[in-house]
Amino acid sequence: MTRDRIIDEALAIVESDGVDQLSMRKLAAQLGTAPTTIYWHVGGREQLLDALVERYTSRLVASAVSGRSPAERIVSAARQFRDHARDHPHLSAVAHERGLGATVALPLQLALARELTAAGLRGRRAGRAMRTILYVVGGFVLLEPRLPPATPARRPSEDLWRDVEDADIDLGILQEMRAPPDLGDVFEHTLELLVAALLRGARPAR
Amino acid sequence: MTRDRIIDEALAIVESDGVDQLSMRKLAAQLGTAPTTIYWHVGGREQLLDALVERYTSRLVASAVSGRSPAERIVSAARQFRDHARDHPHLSAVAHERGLGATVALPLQLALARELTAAGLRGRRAGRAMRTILYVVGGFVLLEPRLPPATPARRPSEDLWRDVEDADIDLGILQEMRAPPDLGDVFEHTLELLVAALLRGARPAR
DNA sequence: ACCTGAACACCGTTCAAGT
DNA sequence: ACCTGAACACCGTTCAAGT
Repeated sequence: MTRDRIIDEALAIVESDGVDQLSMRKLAAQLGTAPTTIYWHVGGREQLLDALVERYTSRLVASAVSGRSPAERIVSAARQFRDHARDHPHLSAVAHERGLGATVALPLQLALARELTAAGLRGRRAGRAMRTILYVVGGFVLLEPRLPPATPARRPSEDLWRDVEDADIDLGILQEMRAPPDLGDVFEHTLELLVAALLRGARPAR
Repeated sequence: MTRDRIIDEALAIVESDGVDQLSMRKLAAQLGTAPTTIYWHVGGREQLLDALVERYTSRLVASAVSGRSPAERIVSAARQFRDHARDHPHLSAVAHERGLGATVALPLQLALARELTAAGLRGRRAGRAMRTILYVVGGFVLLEPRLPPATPARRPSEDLWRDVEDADIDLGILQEMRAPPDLGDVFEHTLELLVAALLRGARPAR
């Protein structure tokens, strides 16, 4: 038995079935060994989860940013956070829980920072833009897997809104809230609006 | 023993110590009864959590929106989501996990919808604005308790950024990312920007 | 150095038995 | 109708004992 084998096996379980399905005893059984062996090689459950995230992080690479205009490239960099979280929802969740979210996200953050710089933002304004985009995107990425259809709600928002009668609320809002959301559309729309506002007046560095 | 006493006690535990600290056996001991009594009165753990959220929701009331301009009032309505989540982080988390987030949030959502309508937004545009604000705020509210200082990260973002050397990244971004974030400031700044963009050209209803 | 079984202190849940 | 204890099938973790 080796530390590597244990971590690989655990990583596979978490990636496919989520962290709830990972137990020291089940993992040991699956590896054909005693639970205590895991303790010797990697330590307790928390250390195992940390090791998982570390291995996963080391495999990560930011893919290339696309788009011609600065705004397009910034949105493209931001989209990578979402794409990544959608591809590895369970591991993203574990990384966050273990306080390692920043470690996982760093390569993507650097790519975004470069695009903001290339767009001509400087100083305090650039810093603010970075934080703003980061938190909007980070929040969206946390929100998405908790929304239907990823997680079916027992009291879906649409149903609750169907019972709403309020003359002070516009019909367009009622219609929107009574239909299932198009998350991709909201993501793109929000980012475009935000990036446009953040870039207003900035001149791309040559 | 009554159903009400059980739920109240469980609610108190979750509210103060979080859902991880709620166990059927500990709760029973605290109530001076056998675990099985809880099963008779409210059912298993999941049903107990649902009952918790239901009771909590029934106590909720949206407080009044403040501000003179439409934009100020919209931001004020949005801010209530954050204030509420900060006041009851554990219960918000449980509501989300149990797919009851929409139920809890509905009163606040209605207040926001009314302000958007009062600001003069109509139809498809009003619907989109609603979703946009809702998801930005909802995401922020999920993100905030996972960020330092609420949850101390083992590899804080600030530390990771201290080691970054990259001529293609503006110094303002590096400085911002190396300092602890002012979450309240980011929240306000993001919302003001977003609401301004969403309201552009809209005329308040009479 | 590496692996084991036994044991401890917990869980949630079921069910037959009591009153 | 309401409550109980015993039992089942799980957990994570420790530790003395083996090789």
